[in-house]
Amino acid sequence: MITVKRKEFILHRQSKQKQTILKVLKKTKSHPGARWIYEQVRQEIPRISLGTVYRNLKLLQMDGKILRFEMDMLGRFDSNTTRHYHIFCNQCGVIYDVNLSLSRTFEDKVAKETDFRITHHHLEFSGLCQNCS
Amino acid sequence: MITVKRKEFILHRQSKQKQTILKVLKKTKSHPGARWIYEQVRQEIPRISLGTVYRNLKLLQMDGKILRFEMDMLGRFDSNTTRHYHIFCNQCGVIYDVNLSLSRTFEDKVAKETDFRITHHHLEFSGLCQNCS
DNA sequence: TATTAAATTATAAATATTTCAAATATTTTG
DNA sequence: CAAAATATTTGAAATATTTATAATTTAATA
Repeated sequence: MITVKRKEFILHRQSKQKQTILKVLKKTKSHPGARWIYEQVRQEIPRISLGTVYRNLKLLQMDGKILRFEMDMLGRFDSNTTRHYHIFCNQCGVIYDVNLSLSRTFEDKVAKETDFRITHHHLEFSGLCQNCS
Repeated sequence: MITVKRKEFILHRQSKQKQTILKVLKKTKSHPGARWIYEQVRQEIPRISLGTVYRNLKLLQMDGKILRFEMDMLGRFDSNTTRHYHIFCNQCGVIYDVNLSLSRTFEDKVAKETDFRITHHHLEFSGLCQNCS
């Protein structure tokens, strides 16, 4: 009898790099991109590479520790993983959180229309902020 | 007296490249990325450059002739500019349209909460399609 | 604690997308 | 229709992001 050992799941390990990236992201509300995060982390870990930042951001996202979204043609990250959305000012580029969430009814309607088992959704608004309008 | 002629707006011209890009996009419902569009257009205009495809996709988007969104880490385009959303299957990667739209009331609530003059919003769902679940 | 398997790292190469500059094409105007 | 103004093209360089690989580090366990 042959027994095959299977990897059931991938273990995500801790690393100084990953921890620092998450720490940096938790200190800001500016929804920064990878480059900005890289510059910050580099002050603590000067030899870190940009690729490591990208990879860890993806891992953190897979673990549900951060959110990723794209706005103004730039991938952005958010350590706030509570249910919320984003709004972008087309003039000055500021991004704010929107603390409202889609009704369960709406997601159910979409599930029914599409025959999907829905696990996530993202919602983004854009327009002009008060200062710019 | 000095008279200064100002450019009031930027005129977006017609070009064979732009027209062909739009034509190609109108023939598909697959929400393709720039590369795929480039390959298709190249069959008609072999010397077109990828940069031209990207620039024209942006111009078409600015003119409201197409929509752009990102899914599965790839910028995607859609010639269907009627109000609709998208849903993505995490297993097989298929993307479908969602023909429902957010209530006006919800957008008003967001406008009130954020003090924005809202002009656009994007909504994306993800999960498992019927085949994959 | 030492061994070992597997995940993470840095570096570099590959892919995706934007930007720049000189040549070309389109539109407007005289 | 010719000249002037300006948008678009191609090609190349710059930036953003992902992927591949060999060396290193972490976590499990003997």
